Amino acid sequence: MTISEVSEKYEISQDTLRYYERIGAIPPVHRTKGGVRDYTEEDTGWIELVKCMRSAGLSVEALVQYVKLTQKGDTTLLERRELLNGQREQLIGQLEAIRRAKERLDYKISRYDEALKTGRLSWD
Amino acid sequence: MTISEVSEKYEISQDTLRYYERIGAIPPVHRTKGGVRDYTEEDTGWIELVKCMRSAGLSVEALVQYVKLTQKGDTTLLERRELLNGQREQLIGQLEAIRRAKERLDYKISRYDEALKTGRLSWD
DNA sequence: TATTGACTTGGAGTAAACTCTAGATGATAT
DNA sequence: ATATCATCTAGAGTTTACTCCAAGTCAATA
Repeated sequence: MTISEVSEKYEISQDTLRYYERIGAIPPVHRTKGGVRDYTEEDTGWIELVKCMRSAGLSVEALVQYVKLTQKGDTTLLERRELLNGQREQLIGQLEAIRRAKERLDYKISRYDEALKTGRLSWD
Repeated sequence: MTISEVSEKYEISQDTLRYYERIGAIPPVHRTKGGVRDYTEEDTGWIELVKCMRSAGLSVEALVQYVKLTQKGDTTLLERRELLNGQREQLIGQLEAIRRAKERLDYKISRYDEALKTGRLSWD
């Protein structure tokens, strides 16, 4: 798969795909003899993982660390799990923060609805 | 309330508090004759709102827009509700993204647990 | 074979959200 | 009154995560 195909499929710019590889957020991508990227299924698997994690707000730095550990081999299993666990905790915190904010927005919106419906602003 | 007290109470640096005010993410804070900030309850209410929304990932730009509208008066009620609604939608999307990522982390972690327990790496 | 067009790298540029610095001014304790 | 400490402003610097650019290389096509 060429970089333009991967870019299209995952809706990630070619620049960003190269960037992720350059900094090590994904392992080195397979190349043709000519040096052109030719993404394997494993490569795109990593892309998809990064996309998923980034969309949730994991730092690219955390992904770089994770990739580094996987490259290092089977001696890093525990360390990898700890890393993932840490990120998981963060996500749980983030879920809570978002729930709280949404709760508050819901309330505020309901008050605006009220005010817009009645024409009166019974405000805080 | 002085800026150092507010900073302590809400765990937001003094620099950030001034920054929020400077760019308009909160309305102008009450001052003493000397020009020193003396936060009222209303002021800290805004601080708390910003803290809540920022922790959920709302952009400061969105908060600036909201404050601008509230300053403009009662003619902006509808616009304000639309703004809040848009941010609410974003949060809902973010919740979903995080749930997906957490799901995936949960699975990965369970596999690491397995591998660490059995000593074998039954990998993908 | 010549010419497009896609792809390459290294490095510079950008946007968002702070964070820090310097020099001035305000408040407070001796 | 003076020294010390907090706070002030304007503006520069930092970090993160891209995004863009230039100049060169590879690949398919006329």
